[in-house]
Amino acid sequence: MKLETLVKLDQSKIQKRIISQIRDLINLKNLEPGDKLPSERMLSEKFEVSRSTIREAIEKLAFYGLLKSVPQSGTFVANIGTIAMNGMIEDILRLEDPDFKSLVETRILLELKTVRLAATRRTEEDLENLEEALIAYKEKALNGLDAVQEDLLFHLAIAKASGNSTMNTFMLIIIPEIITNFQKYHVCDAGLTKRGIDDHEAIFDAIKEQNPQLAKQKMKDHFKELYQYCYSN
Amino acid sequence: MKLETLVKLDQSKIQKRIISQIRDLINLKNLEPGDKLPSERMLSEKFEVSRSTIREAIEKLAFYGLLKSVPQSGTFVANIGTIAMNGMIEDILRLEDPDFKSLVETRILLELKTVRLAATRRTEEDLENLEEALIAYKEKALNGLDAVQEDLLFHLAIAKASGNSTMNTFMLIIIPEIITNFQKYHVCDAGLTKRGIDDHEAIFDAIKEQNPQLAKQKMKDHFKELYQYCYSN
DNA sequence: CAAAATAAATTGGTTTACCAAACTGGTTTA
DNA sequence: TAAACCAGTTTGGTAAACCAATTTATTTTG
Repeated sequence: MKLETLVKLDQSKIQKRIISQIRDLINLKNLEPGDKLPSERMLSEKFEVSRSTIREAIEKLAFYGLLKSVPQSGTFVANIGTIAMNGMIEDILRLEDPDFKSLVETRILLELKTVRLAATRRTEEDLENLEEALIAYKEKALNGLDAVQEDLLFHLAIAKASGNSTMNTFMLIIIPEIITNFQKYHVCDAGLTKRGIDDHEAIFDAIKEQNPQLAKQKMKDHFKELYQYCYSN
Repeated sequence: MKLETLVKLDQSKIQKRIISQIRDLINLKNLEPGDKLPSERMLSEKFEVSRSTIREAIEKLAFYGLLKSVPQSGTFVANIGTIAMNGMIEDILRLEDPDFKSLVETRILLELKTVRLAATRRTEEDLENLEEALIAYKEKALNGLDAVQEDLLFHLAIAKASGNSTMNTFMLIIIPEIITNFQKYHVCDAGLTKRGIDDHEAIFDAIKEQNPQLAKQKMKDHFKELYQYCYSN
């Protein structure tokens, strides 16, 4: 296990090295938005790694919108100037794994917003999905079963009903990490499910009634319960 | 160009098919958290695609925390139950490209939070970085030059100073997309730089004074200016 | 001489082959 | 008997080979 971590660190280090070298190359050659990078083959030769490794680094930078690969044509610098490019690559290289506190903080921020948006924008179809998720949650929780998954899906249904695809995506990214960390720290086992059901129903009702302020308040109460319980353990 | 788009759609469709099939496999075999998936070779044979395609699909699911690949060992189901797994894969398959409105909405939400956090938590080092970014922005803007990059870096410096790694990451994801869309819609050319300088200085001062409420208000004003100007064109 | 046609080279994408680590089962040994 | 060891297999990761589309250079033709 320790070795595996070391291996992954190595991989990560190599990729970071390649990203740094790509950055240096862009600076050295004064490449500007729209300019073409050397081909993957040349880069792999220059940096003495395989094309796969180069491609992975390029894909990462493409994910953050800094590069763009075009088939049979080349990889191009995005419409972002050199200065911003350097700054962002710096940030990407420094990106650390998110800490639990930052995850929770961000989740609360997102959910207090998505629940308001959901209350405002939810369609009838959204409402059906929400109710379905709520019922699934209730059935599990009432029988004393672990309902973490159903809880999670209810919150995701809210994000979907918010009509904001970006926040929906972010929630998808955050939630598994939250789950993992919850389990890692052995917090938040069953025990607050009874209260959880009431919370969820109140949130659902507020969304149904299209009352954003009430929905936000109920969500806030929900988190307060949740994290007070968790942190008190 | 049209062909390229078609090709990419095909790739996307194939990947979605593979992800669906992986989901079906997990359901069929009743794989639970920690269980091992069939090897990439077996999957590539079973689904009649190359290993690369399988790997890409697995990597996507790993990005969302649903799977975890361990070198020389296998790919494992994450600590998320079957129900949540199915729900999340459903969501991932339906994920659309973010629309501009959702990007802006999310950016505002994030920045109003990060600026408050930055005002509360900023270290002296953060303050130096912020000032550096501010000066770079002012120099460019005062000379009538395009200062989009410097503007962007100032906002990223705020995200960094917020001490919330998750929000920092999200800002990194959002900002290039915003830039691209701004340029695509040909909005927000120069013209509000004068006002922009004042806004940035006010935000910086509030962070320096560690006044979260003021910082948030100044950021709000900044966005109001910005998007009024943009949407009025 | 110019323009159209064609062949050669270059590109990112895809498939295949190879590698070292790690797991597996059986054997040996204290 | 059980712990240690060792060969063989399986694994994800990596490098290399191949492909189709594109671009560029050259040739042909009016």
